[in-house]
Formats: sequence, C-alpha cells, structure tokens
Amino acid sequence: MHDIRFIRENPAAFDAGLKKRNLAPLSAEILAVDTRRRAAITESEQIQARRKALSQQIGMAKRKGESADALMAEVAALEESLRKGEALAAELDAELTRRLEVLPNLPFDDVPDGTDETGNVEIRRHGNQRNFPFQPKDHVALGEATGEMDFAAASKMSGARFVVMKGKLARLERAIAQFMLDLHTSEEGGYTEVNPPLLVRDKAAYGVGQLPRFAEDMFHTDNGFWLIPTAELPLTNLAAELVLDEKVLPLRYTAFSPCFRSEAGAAGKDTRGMIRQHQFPKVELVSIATPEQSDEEHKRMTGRAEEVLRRLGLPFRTIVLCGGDMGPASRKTFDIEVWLPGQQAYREISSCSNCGDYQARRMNARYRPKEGKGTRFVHTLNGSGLAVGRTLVAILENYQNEDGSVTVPEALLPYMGGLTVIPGPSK
RNA sequence: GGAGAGGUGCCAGAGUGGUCGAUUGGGACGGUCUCGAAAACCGUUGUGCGUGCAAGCGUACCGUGGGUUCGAAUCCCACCCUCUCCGCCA
Repeated sequence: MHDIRFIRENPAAFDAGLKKRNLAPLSAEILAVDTRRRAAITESEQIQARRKALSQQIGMAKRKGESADALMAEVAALEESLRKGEALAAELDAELTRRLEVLPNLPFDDVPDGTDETGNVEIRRHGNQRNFPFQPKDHVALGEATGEMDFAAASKMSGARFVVMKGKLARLERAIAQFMLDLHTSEEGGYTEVNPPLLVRDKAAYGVGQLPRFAEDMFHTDNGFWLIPTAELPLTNLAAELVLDEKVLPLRYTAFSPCFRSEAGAAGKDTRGMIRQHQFPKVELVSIATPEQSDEEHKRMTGRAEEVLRRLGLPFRTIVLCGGDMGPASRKTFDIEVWLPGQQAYREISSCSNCGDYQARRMNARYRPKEGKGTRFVHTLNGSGLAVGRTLVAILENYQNEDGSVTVPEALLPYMGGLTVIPGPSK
C-alpha cells in the first residue's frame, strides 16, 4: 500500500518508481481521485459538525424541559446531504484504496532497470564449480535410483508436483532444516525460532500483499483458510497491528515450515523433479526494522542466507533483481542462486527482499521512535534461509559420486546419526 | 461440537442514550522539594483522517461491520476473538 501523502508531495518520484516496474505513470489520476476525496471529506465533516452542535443543543433543551422541535427540524433538514456526503466520502476513500492496494512497491533508485530476469545483475560469486571426472547426474536420476525419492508414489495420491521422500533422503532433508535453524538461531545468527500457523485468514494474506492480487497462487480451504505459500506470511504478521518500542528493533524471526503453492500458470515450467512443487519445505527469515535499519538489515539477512551455502560448501552467486523481475511488495531483492551440476545452471535457492513500509501499511505495523512524537511504520524484510528442498537437490548434485552415492557435507554430519554417505543404487 | 461469561486508553477498571475521547487508580515522562534518592505535591501522557505555514481547529475511533435515534461506548443484529465448564482428541 502506498502513502497518498508521498504521492501528493512527490508525484514525479512515484511515477519514476512505477516506470522501473514497467508501468505507466499513474500519479495524475490517483491525485485527481485524492482531490475529490479530500473535498468530500471536508464537506461531510462540516455537516457532521453542524449536526453534532445541534444534537447537543437538543439535549440541553430537553433537559431543561424546553421544546426542541425547531432544532430537530433543522437536523432533519440536514439528513439528506449528510447521508449523501458521508457516502461520497466513503466511496472515494474506498476507490483510492482500491487503486493503491494493487500497485507494486516502488523499487529503490539503485535497482537496475529491466523487464525480466535478463535485466538482473550479478553482484558476487562464491565457491568453485566442481570439476567432475564423470558426467554428473541430476537429482531426479540420483534420487530415484536410490528408491528413496518417489515421484510415482506421490502422484498416485496427490498428482503432479509432489514427491515422497523416504529413508536416508528423508533424514537428509530433516538434517538440512535442522542445520539451518541451528545456524540462524545461534548467537551469531540472532534469529528467534518460531512455529507459526500454516493456515491463515484473508487479513493476514492481505497484510503481506498476497491478497487481493495473488489469490490464485494459494490453496484455500472450504472453511476459509489460506495455506501459507511461505512462512514470510505468518512471521511478518507477528508485527501486525502492533506499536513496537524502537528499542526492540530489529526483531528477527526464523521458521521452518512447509510452503504450499498452487503454481497456477506455471504449467510446463521446471516440471522435472523437485524444483517446483505444490508443497516444499523452507526455512524463512523475517526482520522487522526501523526505516534507518532496513538497508543494513537487508544486507545482513542476505549474508546469513549465503552463510548457509558457504558452510555447506555449495557454489553460488548473488544477483540483484531488476525492477521488472521483483516481487510486488519489494523495494529491492537479492536472489541467491546455487550451482546445480545436473542442470549446468545456477538456480534460485533464496530470495531476500526489503519491503520498506509497504507491508507495514497494509497490516498497520508501527513503532514508537525514541525521539519525537507519534508512530512510524516499520520496515519488513524477508528472505529464504534457505529453500530446504532445493538445498537437498543442490547437495545431491554437487556431492554425487560416480557410483551414484552422495557424500554428506561436513556441516551436516552432526545431524546424520553417523551416516557419511547416502548409498547409491544397490546392484 | 454443546453451555455460559466477556471484549473500553500502556495496564487495571468505571461508565447502560445527551458537552464522554471517555471517572478513578497504577505505570511512564516532566517539574517542585532533596546533597542524592524515596515519599509527597503539580503537570503531561492515544491514533487515523481533514484543514492550516504554524499554534490550533474539525471529524472519526470504546473488538469488527451493519442498524435504531436529533444524538450511541451505552440499545438491536451479524461476525471475530478471549476466558470458564462439558464432550472429543494428537
């Protein structure tokens, strides 16, 4: 949600931000609605003030036992214009909200221009791509050969885009999640672990900007719940409708949760294997920060997500998304892409966004500054830390051996109960 | 799932139709007093929107949304949430 006062005072900057999103300028028509809205509010409130004064006089007259008929007639005469005025003000206010709530956030000035992923800019790389003395397989070939990654079994009960994980692979997935949580909740990580609800109401989904625009991307239950598409949704909503003390900021939350996405419109995209599923596990990072903290916090969060990959010894690169490729709520997004030898490509494994006050306005999440009066909206940030399923894929592909076995990365050994190698297919 | 109670300001807690944005107490903040502190006393202590250079003024907000009324925190309806008891259950 945008601040109408910002648009009023900086229409050119607003339109420039939309341009980065490859949208046409809208400030003129939005401000036209705003002008009419404010006029309607002023007029309506003037009539209300009149009614209030008259009603008080009626009260006083009646207490004294005097006739109030003349005053009551005067109020009755206001009735029509009062009703109309209030309705007009409410309607114009609703229209302004309708226009603003569907608009994406304004990218920061340093976000690169571009219309799609080709406009993204790589900012750093870490780790060397392993030089395989054999032809590396992809995770599907590796996983299915062990019999512990079963797409057929999943499709029998749930259809496409699901997987059943068993045995040592199931354990590996659990180990990955545990390792990530331990890292993030360590003193160095600084995040508080949270077990949030996985089913949420409309209001919570609206708060992060998932509704009204992306209803078709989520699963919905018969009795009105949404299955969370990411733990960002419940974690960010922890700040909803609060006025926080500045001294508690930044708040840092992490959660391991399954994520549910209908992937409507993604037919044919990345269909092979575990890359794009209706249900996938993810460790999420969320920060609630002051506007002054948010940029630094954004870098820190991205660094903490990268730290997971560094410790797992997985090669990755970090890119900054261009205006045309960013999610709507974000002002700036870093994607971390892990190297997948089976695909000979870097694939997204984390996305870290600074949402500014966009979500905070929608969910009314504020803080009280140490200095000065009143309240300000917090800034919200979210990032994957990391996608657990894709991390499993990356480990299988990067740590595979010629016989189809997979060496367990050192960082995960404490979580594997003595297992050092996921055995390949038995002959 | 069944029965009941209740949702008021930072907290506790009054208020059941008329200057109520809201009594009072606590807390917090500022001040007086004190060498300092405590105590005591005095004062301040909401948010949104509109308007104004500003001080201010106007308006709305007592869980949410409707309704009744000249006038609603107070009456009516629906919904949400919390608590207690019963049932069921990981």
